[in-house]
Amino acid sequence: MNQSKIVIVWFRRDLRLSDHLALEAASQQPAEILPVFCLDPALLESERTQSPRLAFMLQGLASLDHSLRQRGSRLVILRGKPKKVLAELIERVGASALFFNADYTPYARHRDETIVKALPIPVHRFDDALLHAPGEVLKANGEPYVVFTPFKRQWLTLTRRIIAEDYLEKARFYAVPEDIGQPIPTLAELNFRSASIEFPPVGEQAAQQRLQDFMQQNIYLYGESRNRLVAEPWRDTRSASSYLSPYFRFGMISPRQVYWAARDAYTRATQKSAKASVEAFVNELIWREFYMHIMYFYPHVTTRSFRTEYDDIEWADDPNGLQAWKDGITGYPIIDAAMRQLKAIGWMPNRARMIVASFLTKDLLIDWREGEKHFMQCLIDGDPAANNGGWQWAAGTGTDAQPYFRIFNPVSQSKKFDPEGEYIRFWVPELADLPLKFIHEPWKAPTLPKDYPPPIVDHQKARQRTLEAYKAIKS
DNA sequence: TGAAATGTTGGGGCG
DNA sequence: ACGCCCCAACATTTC
Repeated sequence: MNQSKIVIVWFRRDLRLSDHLALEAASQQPAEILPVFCLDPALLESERTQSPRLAFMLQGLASLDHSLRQRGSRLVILRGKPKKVLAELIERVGASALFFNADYTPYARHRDETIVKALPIPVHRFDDALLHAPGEVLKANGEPYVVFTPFKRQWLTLTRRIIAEDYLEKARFYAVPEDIGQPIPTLAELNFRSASIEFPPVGEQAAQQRLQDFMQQNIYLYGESRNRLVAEPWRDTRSASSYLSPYFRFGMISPRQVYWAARDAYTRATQKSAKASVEAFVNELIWREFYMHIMYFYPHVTTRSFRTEYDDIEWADDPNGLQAWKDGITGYPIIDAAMRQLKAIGWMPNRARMIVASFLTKDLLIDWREGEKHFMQCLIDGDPAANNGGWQWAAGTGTDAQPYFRIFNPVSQSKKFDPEGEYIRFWVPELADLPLKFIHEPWKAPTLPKDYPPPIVDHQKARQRTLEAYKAIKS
């Protein structure tokens, strides 16, 4: 048993030190802080966890560990079921309390409830992942919102500030003995193939840098530029997207900090369009919170449609179509460019996500859950709630969803959001030399470029088929 | 954060 | 000069 009192801070989706509620609370204790991360075999074995996001996370752990070492401690890695390995650690070091930030997904809630009950020491849980936690944004009758706009209106009436930075100076971190925990494993040690993915810089510092860069200038263009299809998001100085989502996913940056940085940017803005751009960005932050609330209050969305009547849709059984979509060989350049970008860098601009989701569900009439799963496997920012919300929106089965008859035309979307064909040429090199006139619909060219397939579906026919399939539900 | 089908309007060509 | 038609441009409805 150790003489000095020890409290454990359990890091999960909050791989940072700044503006971290659990860490701040732990630092008020007359005790030393032992930072821990658990590699839960259940998550490693999930078919939704694949190497790209896992690799991003492992680098994030290394980065957090590095910061902790500068403070005389280190990140203890435990492998096994959290309940078991945490109990062992508590016993081993004689810890007096456990601190962590809440995770609102159904799996995490169940896991955390069990742990709180089982552990012999006090557990302190904090609402850190959102500005306003589930339950804090409710209708007058006490029910959760299921429509975005009124949710947003209510959300904006609430305030949640950044916490003062000085807790980090007061915090005393435990100098962890060498024989506690394990080293951060490699992908191979976790039985994953290495991800041949080109990452943005990982970690809290990188996230701060990204935020600063974005708030400097590009946020003021966001209103127009966010729809632009950007081929290389972290190299592109025109930076149509904030490209903060991977950092959000692992809490390498706090949502409060991003929100208040945007508010400052709003204050500095003079032009109307600049202010509107900031508002558009803040909207995206609120969508993130909205979907987490939805999954919290309506956990059935993880397996079924939010509007359960849509569970009866007769989806097509089309493994070849699904594979062509995943591989980016559908014959629709905009679809193929986006899907190849996803595979290559684990990320897509939001507009591209909407276009390919509409194509899978409405043109191929394939179950949105197939797309949801594939996105979770590929995206470095893959978040269960946001991803599910986005897919159900696209499929028209969700809360606040677009009507079922709203079907994107992949060619007109392509012309509208990639007018010069820049994005297509970058990700579909077979088409690089095709004149602009044919870049969005190469089947109209005198000869189809070598190695590029004809379209796997006729959009007009597919559209009719989908309208009928959805109409069958309504009657 | 749709797209297609259908309706309406108005300018211009033409007998 | 007039009426008629065509059709682009825009508006509205429908899916």
